[in-house]
Amino acid sequence: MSDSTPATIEDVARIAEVSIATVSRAIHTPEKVAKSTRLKVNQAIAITGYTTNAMARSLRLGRSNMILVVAPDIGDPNFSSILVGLENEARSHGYGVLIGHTQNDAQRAVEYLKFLNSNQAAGLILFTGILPFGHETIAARLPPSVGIFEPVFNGGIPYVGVDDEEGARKVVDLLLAEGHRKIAFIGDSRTRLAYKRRRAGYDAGLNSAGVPAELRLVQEGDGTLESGRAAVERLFVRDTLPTAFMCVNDQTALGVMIGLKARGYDIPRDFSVTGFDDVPQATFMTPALTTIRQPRTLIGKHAMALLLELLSNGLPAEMEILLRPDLVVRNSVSTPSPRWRER
Amino acid sequence: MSDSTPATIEDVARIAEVSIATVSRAIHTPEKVAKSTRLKVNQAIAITGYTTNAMARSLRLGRSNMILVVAPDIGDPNFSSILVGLENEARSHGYGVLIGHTQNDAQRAVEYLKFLNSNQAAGLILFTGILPFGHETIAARLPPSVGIFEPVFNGGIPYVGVDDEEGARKVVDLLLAEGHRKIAFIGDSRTRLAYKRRRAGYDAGLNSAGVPAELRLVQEGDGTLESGRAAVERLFVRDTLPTAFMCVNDQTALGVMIGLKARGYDIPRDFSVTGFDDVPQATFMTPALTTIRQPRTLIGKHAMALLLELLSNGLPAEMEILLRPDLVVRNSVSTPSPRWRER
DNA sequence: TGTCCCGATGTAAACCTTTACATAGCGGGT
DNA sequence: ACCCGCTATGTAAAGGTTTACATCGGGACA
Repeated sequence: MSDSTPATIEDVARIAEVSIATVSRAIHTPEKVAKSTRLKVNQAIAITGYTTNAMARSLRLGRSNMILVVAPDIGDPNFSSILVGLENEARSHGYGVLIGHTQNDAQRAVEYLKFLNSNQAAGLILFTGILPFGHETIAARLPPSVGIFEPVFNGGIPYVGVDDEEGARKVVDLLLAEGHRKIAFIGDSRTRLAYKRRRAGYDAGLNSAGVPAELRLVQEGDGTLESGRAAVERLFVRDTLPTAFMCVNDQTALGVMIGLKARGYDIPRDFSVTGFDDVPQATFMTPALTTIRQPRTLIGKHAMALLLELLSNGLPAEMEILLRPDLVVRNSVSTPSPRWRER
Repeated sequence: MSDSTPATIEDVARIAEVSIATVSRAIHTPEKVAKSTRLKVNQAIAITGYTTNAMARSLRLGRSNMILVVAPDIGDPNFSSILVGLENEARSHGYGVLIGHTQNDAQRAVEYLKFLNSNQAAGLILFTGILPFGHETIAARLPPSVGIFEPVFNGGIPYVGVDDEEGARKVVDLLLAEGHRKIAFIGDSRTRLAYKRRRAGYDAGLNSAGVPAELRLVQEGDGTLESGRAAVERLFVRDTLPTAFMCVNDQTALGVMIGLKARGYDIPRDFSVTGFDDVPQATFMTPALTTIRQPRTLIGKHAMALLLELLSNGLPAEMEILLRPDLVVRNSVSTPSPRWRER
């Protein structure tokens, strides 16, 4: 019973007095074995405590039950909630989740590639448009893959993302409803897909509210706290002040708030500020940041579901799944200060 | 070269004009094969792009190159930084990291047990003293394991933790240096090892400063924000106020700050508050929290190193590795308010 | 020159499954 | 009575590796 070596299918077969083929069938295709035999086998399994050896199985089948999840940085708090969704979905289908992070280092990426080539993972989940494996020739050998947040490899693989445009739209609409007209957009890099989409939501919202183009102040940066602060400085220098700062992400928003506070202003009395992403710290900022919450766990769940489907069907249900994000209203937005009314 | 099916050891052998045994040896025990042969094999490997099939290897060797990391909650931001350390160390030794989270659900734990029994993981990393697998009989079959933060299974397996007592000592010493004498300790459960150790540091510090026992106010709770707030209320009701609140963790500290602010007090002017752990939000609290930083990545690195050693040697270097945490001074501590001087 | 030993290599078994194919038994249709 | 077809089961190969054991060749030593 509690041998030193684990029970094999042969032990089960001997006890159940059948062949190993029958045991295998009783486990994986029960409908193909007579009910009485099935019973004997199940008893034998219970007695021996048999678990099928995953290595042997994977070897025979030519594919493992592991999914490799590669992110630029596992330490990122945004990552972990997505991971929860990924893991739950995988587990409930008998798959395990293997993690890796590239830290934008090509060398590490190659190591993961070896992992894949040695058949250790049946599928791959890739984060944020990174193309971790240098040569495209290598990429051709990639197992079924799904991207998260952004398409990877020229859209050659399906991905699960967020409807950033709709999220941005919700933010602008909130600001407009509060009475703002002169709303600045503080972005990161114009090349990033998220930037484009969020910017599109911003433009669409202002268009449909009839806000003229000359009231739209757009600043770019690199998405860091520092770049948010810098954007504030630039706007003050040019003396073209908005009443609200709509930021491309929460980091930037924090930078903007710090920059504004440094100049002695109160938020939201003097200026309204919004973020995007709802990072864990957003609640703890002063004031608590109004932002867009990413449905992170759901993203993970969908991405994994898509991948598993890819693994069985061979074809993805869709090339793009966009989830709808929610507006989280906290305390960083109010009506425009009368102080700027005359401008 | 870029076949549809990956190259096997046989392909390499054919090209190098040697037997597959020689190829295997050239890879794993190069000193046992003649230099000229080694060269031919290496060339053949380069030509074919061969990677050894991990499944076949694990099957033959009877052990995989995966480490299973089980935590109660992967979504926990504290977890992710540790994961970074774990992953880096594992990867650099050719191991992969498989993750799982139990969510304190026994059913899920059993699923992970299956992973272990089916040989998919050679080792196990366990978080926070959870004993995820119900029956101890099953536990007996566990692969080499290492605990994180607290010993597991009656200390039967080695673990990597933090010298909580020293951390707590650093906090008390800071408070004492600022002039505090009446320092409350807001703990969680008396049964938790972390509580005991942190409490020990608190007592030791006050002892060596000659603070009498009657000035020591100790409250217990469950470590949540709410329990911090409740502790404040209790102290106010009894009207036995300290000048500083030393909390067992950051959550509790936040609760204490909220409770204090709700009564109209200013921190750190009226009361000093300290935490423990340095969660990501600690910087963003108002005021930013003075606390003890856990060397998280380092913990992960050490734990994995210990496990890998266990896997090769069979014996752990030590049963307990305690890392030294650092004091992070922010803005939640100052000298005691003169307001309470007369008490 | 014969013997021994040692280093380098090859042969084949074993690791545990899954599954194509073969076999056996049996009921039913003609 | 014969055959067909169907169901339940068994046999054996294959999947890619590692490694104990066998083999072979050559150098050293007597």
